Amino acid sequence: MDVTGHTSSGGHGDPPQGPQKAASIRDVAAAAGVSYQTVSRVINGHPNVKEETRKRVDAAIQALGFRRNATAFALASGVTRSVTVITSNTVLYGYAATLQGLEEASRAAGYALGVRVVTPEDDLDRTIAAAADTGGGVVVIGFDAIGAAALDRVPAHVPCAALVEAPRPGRTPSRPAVWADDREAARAATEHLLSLGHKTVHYVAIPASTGTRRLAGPRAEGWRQALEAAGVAPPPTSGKGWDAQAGYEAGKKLARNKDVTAILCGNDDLALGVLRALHHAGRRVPEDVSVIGFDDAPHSGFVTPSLTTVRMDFHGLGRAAFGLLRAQLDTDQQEIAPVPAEPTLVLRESSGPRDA
Amino acid sequence: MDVTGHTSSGGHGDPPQGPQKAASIRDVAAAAGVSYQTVSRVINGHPNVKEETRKRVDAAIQALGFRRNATAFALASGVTRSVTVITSNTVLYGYAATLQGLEEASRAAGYALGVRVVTPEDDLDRTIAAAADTGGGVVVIGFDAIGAAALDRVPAHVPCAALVEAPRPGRTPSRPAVWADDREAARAATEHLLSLGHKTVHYVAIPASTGTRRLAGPRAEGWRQALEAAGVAPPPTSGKGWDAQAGYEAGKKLARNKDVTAILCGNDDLALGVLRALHHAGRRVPEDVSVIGFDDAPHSGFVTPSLTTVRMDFHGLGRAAFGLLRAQLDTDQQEIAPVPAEPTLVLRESSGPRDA
DNA sequence: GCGAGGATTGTGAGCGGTCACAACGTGGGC
DNA sequence: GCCCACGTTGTGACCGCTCACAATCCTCGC
Repeated sequence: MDVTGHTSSGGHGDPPQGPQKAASIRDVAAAAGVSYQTVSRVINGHPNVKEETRKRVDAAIQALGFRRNATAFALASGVTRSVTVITSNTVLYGYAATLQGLEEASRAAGYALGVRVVTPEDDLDRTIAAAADTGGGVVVIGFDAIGAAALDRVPAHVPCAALVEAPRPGRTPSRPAVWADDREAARAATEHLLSLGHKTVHYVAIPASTGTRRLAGPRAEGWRQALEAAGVAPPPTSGKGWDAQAGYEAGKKLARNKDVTAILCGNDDLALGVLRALHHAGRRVPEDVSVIGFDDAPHSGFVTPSLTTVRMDFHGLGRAAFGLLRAQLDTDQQEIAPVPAEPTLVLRESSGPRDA
Repeated sequence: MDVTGHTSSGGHGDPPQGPQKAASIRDVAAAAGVSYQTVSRVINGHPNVKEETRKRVDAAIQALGFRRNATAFALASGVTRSVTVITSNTVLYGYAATLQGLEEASRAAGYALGVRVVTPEDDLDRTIAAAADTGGGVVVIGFDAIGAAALDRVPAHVPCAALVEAPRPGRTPSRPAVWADDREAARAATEHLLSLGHKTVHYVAIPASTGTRRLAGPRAEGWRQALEAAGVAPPPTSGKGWDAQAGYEAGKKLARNKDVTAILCGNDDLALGVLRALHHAGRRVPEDVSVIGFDDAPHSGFVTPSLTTVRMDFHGLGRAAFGLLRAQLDTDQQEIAPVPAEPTLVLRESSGPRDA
């Protein structure tokens, strides 16, 4: 197959007329026979402008195709209507969906949205500074360790809101933040499995945002609590990654253990990997083993067996985070940030009673 | 399950010291006992500054925590080092992966990345204007009709590069653009199925970027060409959407037709839906029907049956598109844009010989 | 020992807007 | 008929930085 990527520089040489420098308010003012300040008043909808003058200016604006220079506006007014999202990932479903919510909310509010990915190799402070240099606000997606670390380093004077895995234990978040009750959701999912007759539930973990605390995040915590409440000693967790491959590795080991009849996974990708490993090992789902995922990725209802999972309102979380940021930027316009929907357990084929 | 979303306004009242207006070059100049112009020279690495002076200025910069105001720099210099991506979607795998490539490339080059989603409801011109107002360049993801329409409306004076489904038939692209040879890839995939003994291949389409031309994009075209080359009359196509649900609908109908033994899908999500429909209809894959997807989404190798698909280098496409834009913005720095990898057919379990 | 020329530094102007204030009319109230 | 308030418009300064140019300092060669 000889199928190569292509590029085309396209177009012809420069068209005869030059780059045509954009018109400024002074150009408009000259064309309309008024002062630049009057033009400024018109484009800002200032009330005290004579109707006839306004019309003349508007006509000149149309004629010259004037658009207010956003950079100059920002410099002179100090207002920047922009948000930069700092995140370690943009493709994983949870992140992508959150980003989408943020984008929608910011677009609706007339804010420009920037995205800046942080990697472990990057200098966190440089990255944050670059984001803050735009002059607008910053939203940090702190679902993982990198994001959480970034959040901690945002200078106090930078307007900032965060999405976190869970509020830091013990202390109130240093920044306005939104989160979903992952712990409770994990507990509910685990209880559901126990109620189906499973003696225990194994957990395949996503990397936690806090390296320290029990080496686990709220999802693991909820799982553990549900087991303990049922008088079951939590078995060791597995999983080291976010993707299906990591789930597959973990699943391979779990598949060998005949005591494993129920597996909760930190996200749907992991669950898919686990499903695959169980399949390879000849263990049927849900007859032999039940599997529950987390997040409800768009395709999770279409794989076979379809995946029982916890639906998360990442979208709403993103919108809420934007609202929190906007409240800082736009102190007067106190719009209430929408409250995200609660996580819900979506029952599908991958879970069922023990010994069905 | 009472699991609600939470927000926290966090933090305490304003700390005693005021917002601490950021230091300007004049502040630094005063602290270092030089003129503001000298500070400007230092931060821009101008050669003709005495070593001792430079040190003094650097020290003042450190002491005051000075960071050059990006807005003022942009206004005064006219240089903006920023890209805004215009796209109709950020979550679907192809888009998300492209976006990721764009982000990486722009970050590596020190450009800020903005994202702006266009919807059918939006006024295209307003959206484009908003993107162009940032002063930087624009990259349009023209994989679909909305994106393609947006591309057509980008004013000539705005630096712009595009990702397209395929170059517009007949005319050279009006803008520098990158694309993959989807047509050839679809042809190869179709030929593969025919070589496995299938009498014909059915196609479940993604929405095309051009409403007009034969109502199909390059993927459909390649499929059709392969069939025609083999002397087979292309059966009617189906599919109206991008997601698994659309694939499921299309698959339900195809499943009823016993002549259907091979199905090519416009993307992996559709393929997943088709797989699901076949499963519900009791038709085995690949024994009864072969299915091939497109894009190679991360999870496609982990579903059961794992999906034969065409791997696309969206990542490389994104990087290449950025390179094309940068060449316009940074006329001197003529770095060669990386060439994306060619699409490759990835053979997995969902395809096999007829009557296996 | 002095002038040329390069290195180093400072000054003025301007990017394209905004803000604060002054300068015009006008009309109404006395 | 006069004064003041108000509606309307214009002027100056400034946001924080860059550019172009002028001014100063040094060093070298003759």
